[in-house]
Amino acid sequence: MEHTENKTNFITNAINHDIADKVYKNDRIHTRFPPEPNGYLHIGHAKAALLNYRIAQQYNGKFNLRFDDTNPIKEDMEYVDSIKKDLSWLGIDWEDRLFFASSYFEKMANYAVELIKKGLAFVDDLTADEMREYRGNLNEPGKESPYRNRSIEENLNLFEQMKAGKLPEGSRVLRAKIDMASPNMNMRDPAIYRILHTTHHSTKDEWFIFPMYDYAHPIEDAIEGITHSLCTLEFEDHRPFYEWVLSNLNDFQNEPPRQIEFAMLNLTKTILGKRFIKQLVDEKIVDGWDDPRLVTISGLRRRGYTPESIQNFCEAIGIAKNNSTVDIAMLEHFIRDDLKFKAPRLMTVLDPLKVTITNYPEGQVEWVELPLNQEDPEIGNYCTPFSREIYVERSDFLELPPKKFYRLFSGNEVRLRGAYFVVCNEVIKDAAGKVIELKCTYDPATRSGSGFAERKVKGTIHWVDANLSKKVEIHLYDNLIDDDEGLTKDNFLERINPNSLKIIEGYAEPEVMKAKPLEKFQFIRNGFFSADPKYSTLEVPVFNQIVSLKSSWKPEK
RNA sequence: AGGGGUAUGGCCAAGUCGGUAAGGCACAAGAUUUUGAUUCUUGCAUGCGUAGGUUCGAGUCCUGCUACCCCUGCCA
Repeated sequence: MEHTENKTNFITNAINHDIADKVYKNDRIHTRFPPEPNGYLHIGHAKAALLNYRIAQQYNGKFNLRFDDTNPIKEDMEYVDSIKKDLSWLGIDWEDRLFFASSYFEKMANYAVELIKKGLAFVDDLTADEMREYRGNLNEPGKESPYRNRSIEENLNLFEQMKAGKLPEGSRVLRAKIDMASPNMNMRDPAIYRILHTTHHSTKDEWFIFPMYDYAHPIEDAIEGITHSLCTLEFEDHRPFYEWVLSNLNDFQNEPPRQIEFAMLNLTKTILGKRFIKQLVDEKIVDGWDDPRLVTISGLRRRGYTPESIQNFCEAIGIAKNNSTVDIAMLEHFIRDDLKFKAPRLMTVLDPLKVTITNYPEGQVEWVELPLNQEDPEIGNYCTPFSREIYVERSDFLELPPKKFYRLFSGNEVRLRGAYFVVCNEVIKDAAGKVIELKCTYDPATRSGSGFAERKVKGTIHWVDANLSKKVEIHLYDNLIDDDEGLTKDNFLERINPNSLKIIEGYAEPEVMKAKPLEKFQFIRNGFFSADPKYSTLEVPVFNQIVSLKSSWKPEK
């Protein structure tokens, strides 16, 4: 994957220091992306996954994909599959290093036994509620559990029973024995194993106990030889426990992984919280995880975003510890930037107004030739039909034009892209006064490509032939939400933009009808569009608007 | 008896040993243009949360404030 010079950030700085200090043998660098298979990936995950992958590449190291599947209640195989698909699509290659935390369950249980034997873990009978009371709060120390000083033998025996499924779900928990008075809540004897009589999507009914994230994660990293374990800021407080686990296990005294935290991505005008996205999907407010309005990877893909645009975006926003919210305009910039050369440029009229060219012979059709993309002549030309009746965009005509309006109005001449100059002579209205048709005349001498230079015209507009164009369905999108200030579980549904999807019918020139699913186009002056793989039919293709074109046209003054 | 973090232009974000504020997005103006797009050119922090201090010199070092984020799941 070709890409730019590597940007520096505080993580690469830290790695450079580790290398200078010879922390890891042969300067080996090994990263991982550890998603929990409990939902679809979104662009925030892309930032994290790409960060880990890029660092491995940059340092000639290795990258693992590891599913952190330690909680069978929330997880599902469907998510494993979608995550793999999305990461591959993003250009991330884990080679043969696909792992599952669940395949380390036996080892993790043995390490728990090691901790028990060292007097560093104990089985607790306290209920969840009692544990919460005993934990104390931010200002007061907690109390030690009455079960904290059980004998090692008793702990071993009880843990064995937990493991064997002989104890009821939730009845006991294995806890690390650290310090109930620690100012860091994560060090107040955190639970490391809970009893769950739930079928796991991959180990099935083999296990009745499941390790907690804080205990499992450092072990997973260490087993795989990870050097730098990158995660988000909220785990900063968990780092002391991460280090506690590794420092107390004999197997991990050499080159233990180092946890480094960075800020997660926030984006303006959209929903990025996993649980919010899931709620939209579950309540069918959106059309599944791949609804084009969502910033899930699958949603962006269906919308028409390219992997390159997402890679470039993630590269551009950088990595830091600062809580920040990136303007969605940044994402839009990178898809425009990527598609401007890649996407053929065709004509589609989204809000048609009929135009009759009164001096053009009735029944005549001529095919005019146009470049598929004038910025890349390599991809060639195509032809489109032109005749006496065409459609233009309703917004390209104004009865009372403001100053500097270069489009159609009575008496004004414009260029029809790829065809002729036309001048508007007459405006036809219906009984209600709505403009329903324009009568224009064309000048045969002005045909595109003829070299005509007698006079110039300020505006060029797009059009389609009225008889030979085809109906297409167009899905226009607007932001899912205005801003997420004060967004909560309860109010967030009513904050969703009711007009985030608008379905209209447009007319497309014949060339557009060749579109294959997910093929991307620029519809001249209307934006970038992608053929929807779900709803397109042979009769009526459906196009998703990826992003509009920028416009500096301001009607006033 | 709280603890852990973060503050550089409208939004992101570089700023190694202290040497006189990169880049991108957005925005504005102009040029080119058969897309009011693209492209090009120009502009956009005497200033780095704030108040002091050290120094010939401070975004970088020291001290004190302030604001915001995270932590009291048998979630991750």
